[in-house]
Amino acid sequence: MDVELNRLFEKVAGYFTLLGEPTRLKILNALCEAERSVGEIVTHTGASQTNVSRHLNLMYGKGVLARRRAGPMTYYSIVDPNVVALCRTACVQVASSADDETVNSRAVRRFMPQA
Amino acid sequence: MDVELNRLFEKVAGYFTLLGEPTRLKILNALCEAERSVGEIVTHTGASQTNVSRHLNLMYGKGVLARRRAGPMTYYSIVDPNVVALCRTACVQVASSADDETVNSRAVRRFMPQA
DNA sequence: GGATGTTATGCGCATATGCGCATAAGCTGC
DNA sequence: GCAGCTTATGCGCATATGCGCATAACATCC
Repeated sequence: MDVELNRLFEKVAGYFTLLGEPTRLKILNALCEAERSVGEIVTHTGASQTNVSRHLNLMYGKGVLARRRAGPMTYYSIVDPNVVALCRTACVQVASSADDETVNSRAVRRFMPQA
Repeated sequence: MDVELNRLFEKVAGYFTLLGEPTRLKILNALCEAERSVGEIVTHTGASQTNVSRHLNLMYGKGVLARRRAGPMTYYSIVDPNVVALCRTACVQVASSADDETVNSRAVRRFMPQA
C-alpha cells in the first residue's frame, strides 16, 4: 500500500472522527447560522461550558472553526461551509437508510438549516 | 433542544464515527471496486485477518456492507454507494484544506477510485 | 486594585475502541 | 472423520476520548 495513500486515509479518518461526536455536531448546528460566543453556544446546545470550550478549541485547532475575541468573550464561526454541507449529506444518507421510523423527518429539516 | 433532533445528532455522529477509522476506510477502498473475500481484503489492506474480520462485521452490522458466503469464504460488498461518495467528498475537502503539501494529489486520485 | 463576568485548562475518572494472540467455528476434499 | 483452508470470536491490553469539578486566565467596570 502506498505510503501517501495511507497518510490520506489517516487524514480523512481524522476529519470524520472530528464530526463523529454528537456534541460537536450540536456546536456546528449552533454555528451554521451565525457566529456565536461560547456562552451562546452553551445555551444553544445544553452542554456544559467546560465541554463546549474544549470542543471549540479542538475544532479551532483542526482549522474547522475561526475565533475572534471581543472583550471578555470569544466568538467562534465556521471557516469552511463545506463541513456543514458534508454533515447535511450524511444526515440525508442516515435518514434514508433508516428504514424504520427512527428518524423524524421534521428533525432532518432542523438539522443544520441554511444560514 | 428537541429530543428527535438529539437522536439525529447521535445517529449522524455514529455514521461519521464509522468512517473515522483508517483501517475501515482502507477496507471500503478495497471494496469500492468490487466484491471481495476477507482474505483478499487482508492482502489489499495489509491489516491483520482478525482486525479486518472485526471491522467487516461491524460495518455489516451497521448496514454499510453486505455479506455473501461461498464455500469457506465470505464475500463482502458495499451496500450503499453513497458511503463511498461521502468519503470522496471528505477526501477532496481534506485535500483542499491542506494548504501545505501534506496531501499528495496522486494519492487523492487513488482514493476510492470509480468502480 | 477589587469585584464581576466570560472563557480556558489542569486533573482525574469512566468508558470506548482498536489491536493481537490464541482458538473456535465452518466448509471442503481426501 | 481427518486435514487443511478460511473466517469469526473470546480474552486481555493499551490507548484515546468525552466529561465534570475546580480553578486559573483574561477582560471590563467600579
